[in-house]
Amino acid sequence: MSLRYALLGILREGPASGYDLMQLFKVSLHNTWPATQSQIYTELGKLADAGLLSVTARGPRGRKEYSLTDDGLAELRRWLLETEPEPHRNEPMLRVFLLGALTRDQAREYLTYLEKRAARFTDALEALDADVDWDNGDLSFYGRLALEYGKRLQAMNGEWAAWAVTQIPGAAAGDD
Amino acid sequence: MSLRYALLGILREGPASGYDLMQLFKVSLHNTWPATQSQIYTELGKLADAGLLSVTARGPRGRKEYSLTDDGLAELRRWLLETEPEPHRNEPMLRVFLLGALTRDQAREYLTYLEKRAARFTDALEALDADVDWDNGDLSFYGRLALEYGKRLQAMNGEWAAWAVTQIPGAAAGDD
DNA sequence: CTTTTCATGTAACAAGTTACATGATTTG
DNA sequence: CAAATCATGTAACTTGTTACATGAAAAG
Repeated sequence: MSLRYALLGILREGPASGYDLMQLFKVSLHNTWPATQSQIYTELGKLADAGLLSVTARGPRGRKEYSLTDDGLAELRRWLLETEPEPHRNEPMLRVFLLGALTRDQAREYLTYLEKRAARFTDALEALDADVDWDNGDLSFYGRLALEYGKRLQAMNGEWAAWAVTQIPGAAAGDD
Repeated sequence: MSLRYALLGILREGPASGYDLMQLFKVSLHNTWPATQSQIYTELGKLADAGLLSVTARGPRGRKEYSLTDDGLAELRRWLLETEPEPHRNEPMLRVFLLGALTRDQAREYLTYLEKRAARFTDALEALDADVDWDNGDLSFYGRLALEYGKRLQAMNGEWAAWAVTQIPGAAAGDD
Protein backbone atom coordinates (compact mmCIF):
# COMPACT_ATOMS: atom_id res chain seq x y z
CA MET A 1 0.00 0.00 0.00
CA SER A 2 2.85 2.37 0.79
CA LEU A 3 4.46 1.91 -2.59
CA ARG A 4 1.77 4.00 -4.21
CA TYR A 5 2.59 6.90 -1.87
CA ALA A 6 6.30 6.50 -2.42
CA LEU A 7 5.66 6.90 -6.15
CA LEU A 8 3.39 9.90 -5.67
CA GLY A 9 5.94 11.50 -3.35
CA ILE A 10 8.84 11.05 -5.70
CA LEU A 11 6.88 12.36 -8.66
CA ARG A 12 6.12 15.47 -6.63
CA GLU A 13 9.75 16.51 -7.36
CA GLY A 14 9.10 16.34 -11.08
CA PRO A 15 7.96 13.98 -13.85
CA ALA A 16 9.72 10.65 -14.34
CA SER A 17 9.30 7.36 -16.18
CA GLY A 18 8.90 3.90 -14.69
CA TYR A 19 12.49 3.24 -15.60
CA ASP A 20 13.71 6.37 -13.80
CA LEU A 21 11.78 5.39 -10.69
CA MET A 22 13.19 1.89 -10.86
CA GLN A 23 16.74 3.29 -10.71
CA LEU A 24 15.88 5.51 -7.80
CA PHE A 25 14.42 2.60 -5.87
CA LYS A 26 17.49 0.53 -6.63
CA VAL A 27 19.89 3.07 -5.14
CA SER A 28 18.42 5.41 -2.58
CA LEU A 29 15.15 3.85 -1.50
CA HIS A 30 16.21 0.23 -1.38
CA ASN A 31 16.91 0.24 2.36
CA THR A 32 13.70 1.94 3.29
CA TRP A 33 11.17 0.57 0.86
CA PRO A 34 12.35 -2.06 -1.63
CA ALA A 35 10.24 -2.44 -4.77
CA THR A 36 10.59 -4.58 -7.86
CA GLN A 37 10.37 -3.49 -11.46
CA SER A 38 7.11 -5.34 -12.00
CA GLN A 39 5.54 -3.79 -8.95
CA ILE A 40 6.49 -0.27 -10.01
CA TYR A 41 5.11 -0.58 -13.52
CA THR A 42 1.90 -2.20 -12.29
CA GLU A 43 1.38 0.46 -9.65
CA LEU A 44 2.05 3.34 -12.07
CA GLY A 45 -0.64 1.92 -14.34
CA LYS A 46 -3.16 1.76 -11.50
CA LEU A 47 -2.28 5.25 -10.28
CA ALA A 48 -2.78 6.68 -13.78
CA ASP A 49 -6.12 4.85 -14.09
CA ALA A 50 -7.18 6.35 -10.77
CA GLY A 51 -6.25 9.85 -11.98
CA LEU A 52 -3.56 10.38 -9.33
CA LEU A 53 -0.91 10.47 -12.05
CA SER A 54 -1.00 11.34 -15.73
CA VAL A 55 1.25 10.60 -18.67
CA THR A 56 2.67 13.97 -19.65
CA ALA A 57 5.37 12.98 -22.15
CA ARG A 58 6.40 10.16 -24.44
CA GLY A 59 9.97 9.29 -25.40
CA PRO A 60 11.90 6.77 -27.44
CA ARG A 61 11.33 3.01 -26.86
CA GLY A 62 7.84 3.58 -25.56
CA ARG A 63 9.06 5.69 -22.65
CA LYS A 64 6.21 7.30 -20.68
CA GLU A 65 6.72 10.15 -18.29
CA TYR A 66 4.30 10.40 -15.42
CA SER A 67 3.39 13.57 -13.56
CA LEU A 68 1.60 14.02 -10.28
CA THR A 69 -1.93 15.40 -10.61
CA ASP A 70 -3.68 17.66 -8.10
CA ASP A 71 -5.69 14.69 -6.93
CA GLY A 72 -2.47 12.74 -6.50
CA LEU A 73 -0.91 15.44 -4.34
CA ALA A 74 -4.06 15.69 -2.23
CA GLU A 75 -4.08 11.93 -1.71
CA LEU A 76 -0.40 11.94 -0.74
CA ARG A 77 -1.01 14.66 1.84
CA ARG A 78 -4.05 12.88 3.19
CA TRP A 79 -1.95 9.74 3.69
CA LEU A 80 0.85 11.61 5.43
CA LEU A 81 -1.43 13.57 7.73
CA GLU A 82 -4.30 11.24 8.45
CA THR A 83 -2.99 7.71 8.52
CA GLU A 84 -0.76 5.88 10.99
CA PRO A 85 2.37 4.03 9.91
CA GLU A 86 1.87 0.27 10.03
CA PRO A 87 3.94 -1.92 12.37
CA HIS A 88 6.96 -3.36 10.66
CA ARG A 89 8.61 -6.73 10.65
CA ASN A 90 12.16 -7.30 11.75
CA GLU A 91 13.43 -10.63 10.49
CA PRO A 92 16.92 -10.48 12.03
CA MET A 93 15.28 -9.94 15.43
CA LEU A 94 12.81 -12.79 14.87
CA ARG A 95 15.85 -14.97 14.32
CA VAL A 96 17.24 -13.85 17.69
CA PHE A 97 14.05 -15.13 19.35
CA LEU A 98 14.59 -18.53 17.77
CA LEU A 99 18.30 -18.91 18.48
CA GLY A 100 17.56 -21.52 21.14
CA ALA A 101 17.27 -24.03 18.29
CA LEU A 102 21.03 -23.74 17.74
CA THR A 103 24.03 -24.50 19.95
CA ARG A 104 25.36 -21.59 21.98
CA ASP A 105 28.38 -21.40 19.72
CA GLN A 106 26.16 -21.08 16.70
CA ALA A 107 24.05 -18.46 18.44
CA ARG A 108 27.17 -16.44 19.23
CA GLU A 109 28.21 -16.79 15.61
CA TYR A 110 24.89 -15.40 14.46
CA LEU A 111 25.21 -12.39 16.75
CA THR A 112 28.75 -11.79 15.54
CA TYR A 113 27.45 -11.99 12.01
CA LEU A 114 24.88 -9.31 12.87
CA GLU A 115 27.65 -7.10 14.21
CA LYS A 116 29.66 -7.47 11.01
CA ARG A 117 26.56 -6.94 8.96
CA ALA A 118 25.97 -3.61 10.72
CA ALA A 119 29.54 -2.54 9.94
CA ARG A 120 29.16 -3.50 6.28
CA PHE A 121 25.87 -1.66 6.13
CA THR A 122 27.43 1.44 7.65
CA ASP A 123 30.09 1.38 4.93
CA ALA A 124 27.43 0.99 2.28
CA LEU A 125 25.56 4.00 3.65
CA GLU A 126 28.75 6.10 3.65
CA ALA A 127 29.32 5.07 0.05
CA LEU A 128 25.73 5.94 -0.82
CA ASP A 129 26.11 9.33 0.82
CA ALA A 130 29.20 10.04 -1.29
CA ASP A 131 27.60 8.62 -4.43
CA VAL A 132 24.26 10.42 -4.50
CA ASP A 133 24.31 13.83 -6.07
CA TRP A 134 22.32 15.70 -3.51
CA ASP A 135 20.40 18.60 -5.02
CA ASN A 136 18.31 21.31 -3.40
CA GLY A 137 15.07 19.37 -3.68
CA ASP A 138 12.93 18.21 -0.78
CA LEU A 139 13.73 14.58 -1.54
CA SER A 140 17.44 15.31 -1.05
CA PHE A 141 16.78 17.30 2.06
CA TYR A 142 14.63 14.71 3.77
CA GLY A 143 16.64 11.89 2.24
CA ARG A 144 19.68 13.14 4.19
CA LEU A 145 17.68 13.00 7.41
CA ALA A 146 16.70 9.42 6.57
CA LEU A 147 20.32 8.57 5.76
CA GLU A 148 21.43 9.89 9.14
CA TYR A 149 18.77 7.66 10.65
CA GLY A 150 20.22 4.68 8.81
CA LYS A 151 23.71 5.44 10.13
CA ARG A 152 22.49 5.72 13.70
CA LEU A 153 20.46 2.54 13.31
CA GLN A 154 23.48 0.58 12.12
CA ALA A 155 25.67 1.95 14.89
CA MET A 156 23.05 0.84 17.42
CA ASN A 157 22.69 -2.57 15.73
CA GLY A 158 26.43 -3.16 15.98
CA GLU A 159 26.61 -2.10 19.64
CA TRP A 160 23.66 -4.24 20.58
CA ALA A 161 25.06 -7.30 18.80
CA ALA A 162 28.43 -6.86 20.50
CA TRP A 163 26.67 -6.67 23.86
CA ALA A 164 24.32 -9.59 23.11
CA VAL A 165 27.19 -11.94 22.27
CA THR A 166 28.59 -11.39 25.78
CA GLN A 167 25.24 -12.33 27.31
CA ILE A 168 25.32 -15.91 26.10
CA PRO A 169 26.71 -18.03 28.93
CA GLY A 170 29.52 -20.58 28.58
CA ALA A 171 33.06 -20.50 27.24
CA ALA A 172 33.88 -19.51 23.69
CA ALA A 173 33.81 -23.15 22.62
CA GLY A 174 32.45 -26.59 23.43
CA ASP A 175 28.92 -26.20 24.69
CA ASP A 176 25.49 -27.73 24.06
CA MET B 1 7.75 -17.09 4.68
CA SER B 2 9.26 -16.29 8.10
CA LEU B 3 6.02 -16.98 9.92
CA ARG B 4 6.46 -20.69 9.39
CA TYR B 5 9.83 -20.57 11.15
CA ALA B 6 8.47 -18.45 13.97
CA LEU B 7 5.88 -21.16 14.58
CA LEU B 8 8.44 -23.96 14.40
CA GLY B 9 10.73 -22.08 16.76
CA ILE B 10 8.08 -21.42 19.36
CA LEU B 11 6.87 -25.00 19.26
CA ARG B 12 10.41 -26.11 19.98
CA GLU B 13 9.78 -24.97 23.57
CA GLY B 14 6.85 -27.35 23.85
CA PRO B 15 3.49 -28.19 22.28
CA ALA B 16 0.84 -25.51 21.86
CA SER B 17 -2.45 -24.91 20.08
CA GLY B 18 -3.21 -22.32 17.41
CA TYR B 19 -5.00 -20.34 20.06
CA ASP B 20 -1.98 -20.39 22.40
CA LEU B 21 0.26 -19.23 19.58
CA MET B 22 -2.17 -16.47 18.71
CA GLN B 23 -1.91 -15.09 22.27
CA LEU B 24 1.85 -15.25 22.18
CA PHE B 25 1.95 -13.34 18.92
CA LYS B 26 -0.43 -10.76 20.33
CA VAL B 27 1.78 -9.99 23.33
CA SER B 28 5.44 -10.75 22.91
CA LEU B 29 6.01 -11.19 19.19
CA HIS B 30 3.80 -8.38 17.93
CA ASN B 31 6.63 -5.87 17.60
CA THR B 32 8.96 -8.23 15.82
CA TRP B 33 6.71 -10.31 13.60
CA PRO B 34 2.99 -9.50 13.62
CA ALA B 35 0.68 -12.30 12.48
CA THR B 36 -3.08 -12.60 12.25
CA GLN B 37 -5.27 -15.40 13.55
CA SER B 38 -6.15 -16.57 10.06
CA GLN B 39 -2.52 -16.65 9.02
CA ILE B 40 -1.50 -18.72 12.03
CA TYR B 41 -4.20 -21.35 11.60
CA THR B 42 -3.56 -21.63 7.87
CA GLU B 43 0.17 -21.98 8.36
CA LEU B 44 -0.20 -24.59 11.11
CA GLY B 45 -2.31 -26.66 8.73
CA LYS B 46 0.31 -26.45 5.99
CA LEU B 47 3.13 -27.25 8.39
CA ALA B 48 1.31 -30.33 9.66
CA ASP B 49 0.61 -31.43 6.06
CA ALA B 50 4.31 -31.07 5.30
CA GLY B 51 5.22 -33.20 8.32
CA LEU B 52 7.11 -30.42 10.10
CA LEU B 53 4.53 -30.43 12.89
CA SER B 54 2.14 -33.07 14.18
CA VAL B 55 -1.06 -32.95 16.24
CA THR B 56 -0.13 -34.60 19.53
CA ALA B 57 -3.18 -33.84 21.65
CA ARG B 58 -6.84 -32.86 21.36
CA GLY B 59 -8.76 -30.82 23.90
CA PRO B 60 -12.23 -29.35 24.41
CA ARG B 61 -13.82 -27.20 21.66
CA GLY B 62 -11.80 -28.87 18.95
CA ARG B 63 -8.51 -27.72 20.45
CA LYS B 64 -5.49 -29.24 18.70
CA GLU B 65 -2.03 -29.24 20.17
CA TYR B 66 0.84 -29.21 17.74
CA SER B 67 4.34 -30.52 18.40
CA LEU B 68 7.54 -29.99 16.46
CA THR B 69 8.73 -33.06 14.56
CA ASP B 70 12.36 -33.97 13.89
CA ASP B 71 11.92 -32.81 10.31
CA GLY B 72 10.53 -29.53 11.63
CA LEU B 73 13.53 -28.94 13.88
CA ALA B 74 15.93 -29.75 11.05
CA GLU B 75 14.12 -27.32 8.75
CA LEU B 76 14.23 -24.59 11.43
CA ARG B 77 17.99 -25.08 11.88
CA ARG B 78 18.54 -25.04 8.14
CA TRP B 79 16.72 -21.74 7.87
CA LEU B 80 18.68 -20.18 10.74
CA LEU B 81 22.06 -21.36 9.51
CA GLU B 82 21.80 -21.30 5.76
CA THR B 83 19.54 -18.44 4.75
CA GLU B 84 20.00 -14.67 4.87
CA PRO B 85 17.50 -12.34 6.52
CA GLU B 86 15.50 -10.40 3.94
CA PRO B 87 15.67 -6.59 3.76
CA HIS B 88 12.90 -4.97 5.73
CA ARG B 89 10.60 -2.08 5.10
CA ASN B 90 10.45 0.98 7.32
CA GLU B 91 7.28 2.91 6.73
CA PRO B 92 7.92 5.74 9.21
CA MET B 93 11.21 6.41 7.40
CA LEU B 94 9.55 6.30 3.97
CA ARG B 95 7.28 9.01 5.27
CA VAL B 96 10.31 11.10 6.20
CA PHE B 97 11.47 10.92 2.57
CA LEU B 98 8.11 12.28 1.46
CA LEU B 99 7.76 15.08 4.00
CA GLY B 100 8.44 17.66 1.28
CA ALA B 101 4.78 17.31 0.33
CA LEU B 102 3.82 19.04 3.58
CA THR B 103 4.55 22.49 4.98
CA ARG B 104 7.62 22.78 7.19
CA ASP B 105 5.40 23.15 10.23
CA GLN B 106 3.63 19.94 9.38
CA ALA B 107 6.94 18.18 8.77
CA ARG B 108 8.17 19.30 12.20
CA GLU B 109 4.93 18.05 13.69
CA TYR B 110 5.45 14.65 12.13
CA LEU B 111 8.97 14.40 13.54
CA THR B 112 7.71 15.45 16.96
CA TYR B 113 5.06 12.80 16.67
CA LEU B 114 7.79 10.23 15.96
CA GLU B 115 9.63 11.35 19.07
CA LYS B 116 6.53 10.94 21.23
CA ARG B 117 5.80 7.63 19.57
CA ALA B 118 9.25 6.37 20.56
CA ALA B 119 8.62 7.41 24.17
CA ARG B 120 5.25 5.68 24.20
CA PHE B 121 6.81 2.58 22.70
CA THR B 122 9.53 2.58 25.35
CA ASP B 123 6.87 2.66 28.05
CA ALA B 124 5.05 -0.21 26.35
CA LEU B 125 8.25 -2.26 26.27
CA GLU B 126 8.88 -1.61 29.97
CA ALA B 127 5.33 -2.71 30.70
CA LEU B 128 5.82 -5.82 28.57
CA ASP B 129 9.03 -6.61 30.42
CA ALA B 130 7.21 -6.40 33.75
CA ASP B 131 4.19 -8.28 32.43
CA VAL B 132 5.82 -11.31 30.83
CA ASP B 133 6.56 -14.16 33.20
CA TRP B 134 10.07 -14.96 32.07
CA ASP B 135 10.93 -18.61 32.59
CA ASN B 136 14.17 -20.50 32.10
CA GLY B 137 13.41 -21.44 28.48
CA ASP B 138 15.39 -20.38 25.46
CA LEU B 139 12.53 -18.25 24.20
CA SER B 140 12.68 -16.22 27.42
CA PHE B 141 16.43 -15.96 27.30
CA TYR B 142 16.64 -14.77 23.72
CA GLY B 143 13.40 -12.85 24.08
CA ARG B 144 15.12 -10.68 26.71
CA LEU B 145 17.94 -9.94 24.27
CA ALA B 146 15.35 -8.94 21.68
CA LEU B 147 13.55 -6.77 24.23
CA GLU B 148 16.79 -4.96 25.05
CA TYR B 149 17.17 -4.38 21.32
CA GLY B 150 13.69 -2.87 21.22
CA LYS B 151 14.53 -0.50 24.08
CA ARG B 152 17.73 0.63 22.41
CA LEU B 153 15.92 1.06 19.10
CA GLN B 154 13.28 3.28 20.65
CA ALA B 155 15.86 5.36 22.49
CA MET B 156 17.69 5.89 19.19
CA ASN B 157 14.42 6.69 17.38
CA GLY B 158 13.59 9.36 19.92
CA GLU B 159 17.04 10.94 19.80
CA TRP B 160 17.07 10.97 16.02
CA ALA B 161 13.61 12.53 15.82
CA ALA B 162 14.59 15.25 18.33
CA TRP B 163 17.67 15.99 16.22
CA ALA B 164 15.79 15.88 12.91
CA VAL B 165 13.23 18.42 14.02
CA THR B 166 16.04 20.94 14.60
CA GLN B 167 17.30 20.39 11.06
CA ILE B 168 14.23 21.81 9.39
CA PRO B 169 14.96 25.46 8.62
CA GLY B 170 12.70 28.37 9.45
CA ALA B 171 11.07 29.66 12.61
CA ALA B 172 8.65 27.61 14.63
CA ALA B 173 5.71 29.06 12.70
CA GLY B 174 4.56 30.68 9.48
CA ASP B 175 6.31 29.05 6.56
CA ASP B 176 5.30 27.56 3.23
C1' DC C 1 27.42 -5.94 -35.75
C1' DT C 2 27.34 -7.18 -30.99
C1' DT C 3 26.57 -5.92 -26.47
C1' DT C 4 24.66 -2.97 -23.14
C1' DT C 5 21.27 -0.01 -21.64
C1' DC C 6 16.76 1.67 -21.95
C1' DA C 7 12.05 0.57 -21.65
C1' DT C 8 7.63 -1.68 -20.83
C1' DG C 9 4.33 -5.24 -19.77
C1' DT C 10 2.13 -9.51 -17.83
C1' DA C 11 1.37 -14.23 -15.76
C1' DA C 12 1.88 -17.30 -11.93
C1' DC C 13 2.64 -17.66 -7.40
C1' DA C 14 3.38 -16.63 -2.31
C1' DA C 15 2.36 -13.98 1.70
C1' DG C 16 -0.48 -11.13 4.39
C1' DT C 17 -5.14 -8.76 5.68
C1' DT C 18 -10.05 -8.38 6.53
C1' DA C 19 -14.15 -10.27 7.16
C1' DC C 20 -17.25 -13.83 7.77
C1' DA C 21 -18.93 -18.05 9.96
C1' DT C 22 -19.57 -21.31 13.61
C1' DG C 23 -19.98 -23.19 17.99
C1' DA C 24 -18.38 -25.23 22.70
C1' DT C 25 -17.16 -24.12 27.48
C1' DT C 26 -16.52 -21.34 31.38
C1' DT C 27 -17.56 -17.49 34.45
C1' DG C 28 -20.52 -14.37 36.91
C1' DC D 1 -28.91 -17.76 31.42
C1' DA D 2 -26.10 -14.13 29.52
C1' DA D 3 -21.62 -12.71 28.46
C1' DA D 4 -16.90 -13.59 27.86
C1' DT D 5 -13.49 -16.56 26.44
C1' DC D 6 -11.83 -20.42 23.99
C1' DA D 7 -11.26 -22.46 19.62
C1' DT D 8 -11.09 -23.34 14.70
C1' DG D 9 -11.71 -22.66 9.75
C1' DT D 10 -12.28 -20.44 5.15
C1' DA D 11 -13.22 -16.95 1.31
C1' DA D 12 -12.10 -12.74 -0.96
C1' DC D 13 -8.89 -9.48 -1.60
C1' DT D 14 -4.39 -6.88 -1.62
C1' DT D 15 0.46 -6.75 -1.79
C1' DG D 16 4.79 -8.42 -3.10
C1' DT D 17 8.08 -11.78 -5.70
C1' DT D 18 9.91 -14.38 -9.60
C1' DA D 19 10.04 -15.29 -14.07
C1' DC D 20 8.98 -14.70 -18.70
C1' DA D 21 8.56 -11.98 -22.96
C1' DT D 22 9.59 -8.36 -26.10
C1' DG D 23 12.03 -4.98 -28.52
C1' DA D 24 14.13 -0.15 -29.60
C1' DA D 25 18.23 2.66 -29.34
C1' DA D 26 22.85 3.75 -28.07
C1' DA D 27 27.74 2.59 -27.51
C1' DG D 28 31.90 0.23 -28.67
